[in-house]
Amino acid sequence: MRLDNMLLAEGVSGPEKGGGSAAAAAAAAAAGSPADNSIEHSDYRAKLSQIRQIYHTELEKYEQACNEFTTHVMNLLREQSRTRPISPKEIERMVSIIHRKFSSIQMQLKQSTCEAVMILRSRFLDARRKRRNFSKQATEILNEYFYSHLSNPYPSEEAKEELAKKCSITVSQVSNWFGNKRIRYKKNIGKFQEEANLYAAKTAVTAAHAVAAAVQNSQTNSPTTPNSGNEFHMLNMFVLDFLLYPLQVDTLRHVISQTAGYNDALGGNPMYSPHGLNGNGGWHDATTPSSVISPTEGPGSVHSDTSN
DNA sequence: TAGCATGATTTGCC
DNA sequence: GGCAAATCATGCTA
Repeated sequence: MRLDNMLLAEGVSGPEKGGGSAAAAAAAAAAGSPADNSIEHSDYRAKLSQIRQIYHTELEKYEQACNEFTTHVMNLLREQSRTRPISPKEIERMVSIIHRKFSSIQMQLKQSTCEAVMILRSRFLDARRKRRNFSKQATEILNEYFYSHLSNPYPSEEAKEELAKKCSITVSQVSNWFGNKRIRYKKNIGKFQEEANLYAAKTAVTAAHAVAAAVQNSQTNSPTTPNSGNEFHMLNMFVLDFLLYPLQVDTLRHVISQTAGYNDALGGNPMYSPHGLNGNGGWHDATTPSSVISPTEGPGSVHSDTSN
């Protein structure tokens, strides 16, 4: 009975309604992939309908064989009735024995069909099997956030949601990504240095553009300022400095807000230094939310998680 | 096709 | 419950 229910639920037995699309949709929903699984979805449906077809063909064969065998036995009994008396009860008993035998065979068929469906389902639901790399754009967004928050790369829930929305992925995927990134970055800082420089430069250019725009804006709005032209030139040079000597955005923000130079305590690569890591290889304090880190802690602590 | 990259899962810790 | 670390499984590329 349970097997029957399951086959019915999976759309294998019972009336055909699109080859078990409801089951496929349920499986897709359980897999946590909202809309990106049309291929897997149709694949699942195709395989399920294949199973369904085999099941029905076999079932038909068994029923046919059962009927043929019953007729055969009945004929034999009829033949025998010429030599000895055979009661209707005896015939009935024989028929029920045959039916019992065939129903146990049918049960085996149902069982193996259920197994096939379970295997198909588990394959379909196994997220690892259908891992897809994130889009280039998504990876860039995540990397930009990571490298611009390198001193404390622990996005808040809000930031995760924001990133998830921007990247068209789930919040848990964002968490996974940051978890993996932190570990892999820490394990091989050297390897990621180039990438870090790249994103630092990129962010610096963006910041520089913003500063330049702001400066230009303020200049246009205050034409009476006597030295404004000279100031504008000075600030533009400042902006140019950023472009030629890109630092990570944490440092940039620090420099912009405090108008002070960045003194890299580790004295490593002039372009970029992993100052977010502490002596134990951790990020200051991994369990401390970024919002509670003191702004006076150092250049790496100037940012806040919600700054993006 | 091997080797690396990467997203997901598991395990143990706090 | 969030995290680090290890590991798995799949995708990608030379």
